[in-house]
Amino acid sequence: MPLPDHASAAARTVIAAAAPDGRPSGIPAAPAASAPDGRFGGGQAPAVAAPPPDYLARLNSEQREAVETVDGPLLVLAGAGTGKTRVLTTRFAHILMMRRAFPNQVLAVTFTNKAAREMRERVAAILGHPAEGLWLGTFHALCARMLRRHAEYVGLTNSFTILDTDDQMRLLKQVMDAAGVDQKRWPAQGLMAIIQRWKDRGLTPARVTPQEDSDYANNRARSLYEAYQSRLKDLNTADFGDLLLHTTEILRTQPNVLAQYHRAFRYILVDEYQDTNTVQYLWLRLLAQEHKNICCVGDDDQSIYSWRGAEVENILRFEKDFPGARIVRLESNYRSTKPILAAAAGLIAKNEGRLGKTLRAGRNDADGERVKVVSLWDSEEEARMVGDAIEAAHREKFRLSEMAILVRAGFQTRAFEERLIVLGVPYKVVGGLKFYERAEIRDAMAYMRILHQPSDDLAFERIVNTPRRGIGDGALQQMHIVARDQSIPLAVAADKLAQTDAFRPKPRSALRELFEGFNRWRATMAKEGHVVAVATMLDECGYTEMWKQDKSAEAPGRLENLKELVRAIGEFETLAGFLDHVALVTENDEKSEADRVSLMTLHAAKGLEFDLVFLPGWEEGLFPHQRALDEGGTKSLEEERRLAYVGITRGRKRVVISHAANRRIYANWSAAIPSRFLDELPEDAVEREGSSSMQRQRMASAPSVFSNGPLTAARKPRVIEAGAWEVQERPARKDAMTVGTRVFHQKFGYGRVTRVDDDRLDVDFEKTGSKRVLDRFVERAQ
DNA sequence: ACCGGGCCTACACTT
DNA sequence: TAGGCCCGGT
Repeated sequence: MPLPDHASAAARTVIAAAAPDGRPSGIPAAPAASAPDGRFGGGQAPAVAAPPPDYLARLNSEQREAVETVDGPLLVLAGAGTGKTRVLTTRFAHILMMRRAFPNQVLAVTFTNKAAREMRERVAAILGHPAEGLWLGTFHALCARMLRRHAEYVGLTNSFTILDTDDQMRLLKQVMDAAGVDQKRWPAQGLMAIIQRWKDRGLTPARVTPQEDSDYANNRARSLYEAYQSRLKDLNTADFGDLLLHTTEILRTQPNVLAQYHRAFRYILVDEYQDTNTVQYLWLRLLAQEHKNICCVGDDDQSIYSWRGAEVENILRFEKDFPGARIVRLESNYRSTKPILAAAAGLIAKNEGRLGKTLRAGRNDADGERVKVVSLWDSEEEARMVGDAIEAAHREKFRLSEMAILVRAGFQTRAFEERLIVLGVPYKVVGGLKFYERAEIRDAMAYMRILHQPSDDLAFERIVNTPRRGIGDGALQQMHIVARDQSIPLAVAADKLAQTDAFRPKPRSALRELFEGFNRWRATMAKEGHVVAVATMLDECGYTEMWKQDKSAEAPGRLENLKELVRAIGEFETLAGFLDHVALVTENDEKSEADRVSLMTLHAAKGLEFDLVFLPGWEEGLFPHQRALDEGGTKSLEEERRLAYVGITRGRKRVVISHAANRRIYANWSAAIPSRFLDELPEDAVEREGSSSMQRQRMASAPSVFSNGPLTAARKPRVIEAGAWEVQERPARKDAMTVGTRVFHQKFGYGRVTRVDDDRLDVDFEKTGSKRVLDRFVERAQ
């Protein structure tokens, strides 16, 4: 389903006019009211005759306006939980029901595969039958599909492969090596970021002006970018950014191709418009400029991808680019209780430069619990609190699958995982370690890529000595030299060298065997299909044997994964289709019915909703993230705040926010100041409390031996000054600390104050160095 | 060719 | 703490 290429005959006929593969051209005529039936209703009575269809009756007036304004540019500003997806899918179905277009004449773009799948299902539900041949997918998937048909315009063939992040980095490092760049001084990651930003803005190397060249590696970023692109072309590959960059470049420079798509797409629908970057925006504008039937749905308050090049300004530009555009605001929230909405609204109100939307509670039963803000001693206690609250809620009424822990950064999930394992609570980490990123899967994929395209040098390099064939750096270098001199793929060079006496006997015969194998497996693929071919290949090349011999604990699991991989291939008609799928799909998209608690980042949570949401780690430096504080001033701080807004608005019934006073970073503990966002929540929407151990500590005046088992207690003295945990009303300070005051902190010991900023102190601790702490957590030392 | 020890850096977010 | 990378020994 995910992929395009073999999607449907209907889709093909639209586009194939000048397709390199020589498929017949043909643009279907616009369906008239008397269009042949069977197309839409499967022979049933024409839906157009029945006013008002019940799918419209279920909408409120704002939503209905957004659905029924079919022609001309339309911008839908949709707050969180206001039925954005419903509007989009209903609109899609409405266009089809009104017979304004065939299914394949609507272009619908989403950011995630999950959103695409959901839209596809819901459109089918309204239509009453599956919609075939849709141009519905992520920007990247749609671009890949388009690029396959016009690849020759950018120097690729239609069998180009899509590189993953790992391969991108390896290739870039090779390019940098060749250019003699010192990668100690100029890390490849930095250059990759620069290149990606250029691609986000639709800049091919030729379009990067010398003034825009970054000072990276003495103004060499641009020329390195050029070399990198040229290597990609040599290898007949495209990286992620290229999918959009190349496609947009073709639309920009090939009027005949653009005209084809103008004829093909009468209506364009865009989801999550606030997250589009410049190149995506250009792509959309080019495709929409003919009919101008473009509908963009977005929420400036949920724009959280500026680091990926997203431009909220695209929303503001919409009216300029499409004069006379209608704007519809969706403001009735049907998802969350009043206190949750109030908390979210109060927080986001601190941002400036918003388009201005207010969320209204759309439900009658929307009264509910206040948002809970819990203060805890350290991150371990925070994990315990969340675990206990999950168990309690489960006993109460909530299903595990209706609970989620949403964190700022990926590594934070670990503490909660460990806790949930102890408690025996089933959970899943969404977007955590990805199946397709595991070593054994990537190895197997590399074998498949070579099977599909022998010129895939990166894949060949990966597996040439896996399993061990006695090929080391020396042999590899010889191959590279031959390949470069004769301008042939690495695998071909290796094949040639294996016919000579260039290598020692062992690697020579191993290589010969490998190439004979590839020939044989290709024949198998032609005769018996790609599933058999891959299974045979993995066995005969010695790869599965390698893991069978491996005595490590993970080996059996890896073999299981390989079986699963072969099974997954079977779901695709061709190996090429599968390879595209893997390149474009992420684990995030996977759905599972099991009753499990979800753990994920706030970014991954966008678009999802849960009855009960935990938002831990609201501490300065973590959330808002330190890098946001360091670099971008108010702009990136506001993005952090939007992220907080996204988090709160995920919850339907209950939201629990927490922060810990001490957190382990790398090896050691450091003090953490509660996030400023906590102070920004409106008081009447929240309920603040310390944990129970906090209460105990407040009363205790001596170290508690029993607080948490002997070891923990010994390591972490748990006594703190009375009142220290009252986050809500700050107790008056007995005696203000001044620079030079010698202080004692329960966790960091003795130190001297070096700076005072209201209630925040910089203290140079004798044992752990300089830290910033709240004055409530230290006491004056004698 | 391959293994293992020591050093360094990193823990943003993702199609 | 942990994973990646460089280097030296076998």
